[in-house]
Amino acid sequence: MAKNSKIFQFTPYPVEQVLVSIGRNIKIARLRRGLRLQDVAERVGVSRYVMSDIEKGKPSTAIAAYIGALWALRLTNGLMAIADPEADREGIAYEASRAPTTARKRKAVLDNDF
Amino acid sequence: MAKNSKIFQFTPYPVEQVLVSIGRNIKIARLRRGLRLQDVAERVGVSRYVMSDIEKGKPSTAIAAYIGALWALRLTNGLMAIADPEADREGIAYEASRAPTTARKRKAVLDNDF
DNA sequence: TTGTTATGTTTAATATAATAAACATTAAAA
DNA sequence: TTTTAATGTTTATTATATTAAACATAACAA
Repeated sequence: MAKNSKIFQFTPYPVEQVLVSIGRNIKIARLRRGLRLQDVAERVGVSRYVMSDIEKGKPSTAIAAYIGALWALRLTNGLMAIADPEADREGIAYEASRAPTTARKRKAVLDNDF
Repeated sequence: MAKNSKIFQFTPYPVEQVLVSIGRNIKIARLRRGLRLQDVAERVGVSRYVMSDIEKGKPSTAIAAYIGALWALRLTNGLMAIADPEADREGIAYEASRAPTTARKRKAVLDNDF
């Protein structure tokens, strides 16, 4: 993090839910394997404090620490499928014309109802 | 990030692969929807620079920014299943005795062959 | 092509993520 | 219960993530 980023001050609830879920699951996986925070931390390459943050779902922690924890616990199954373009029905639908490498401002294809 | 964390200086290749994959997919999804970096950035609550970092798979960027981007693009499907304890075959197997809330040092259930 | 806009790059400022040490608390094991 | 180790907490330090402005470059649209 750094500076006043809206995402940290007002983390969208769905985002928070995902983070807490991942953290909780990582903790379960660690304990099942009989590993200490320190043990996983060393394998990931962070301090035990960061591992603790991860298990709490801290939003401002670097993504590499999260993915590293999953990797250290051999829980990377499915990660390569995140946001898979082939499964992005909505994106494919909107692709109507073409997919340029730069986005020209159009009539906004997404709604603002979050 | 902050300070010299091993994970940032020597990001494990599998971790890097996952990050690059997620970033690439997010970019594809954004362009398909005809959105600018700025557009998604505003919805997520970060600057356009962070959105650019995400699409490059930058390891030290906060996880909330990544998940926020997926959320802004409606690509959160499957995120709640990450590290799902019920699908953790290895963890279930090692659970032999019980799952304590603190880990006592045992004979290390995981190998060190990374 | 030409005009326009998205994205890249550089520089500077600043809030804070990550580390470490020391001690407190908590929970597992004997 | 008692002992011992894992985890929590506090404080301080420091590297850097993020922001912002200004300008450069690149790519789309007409």
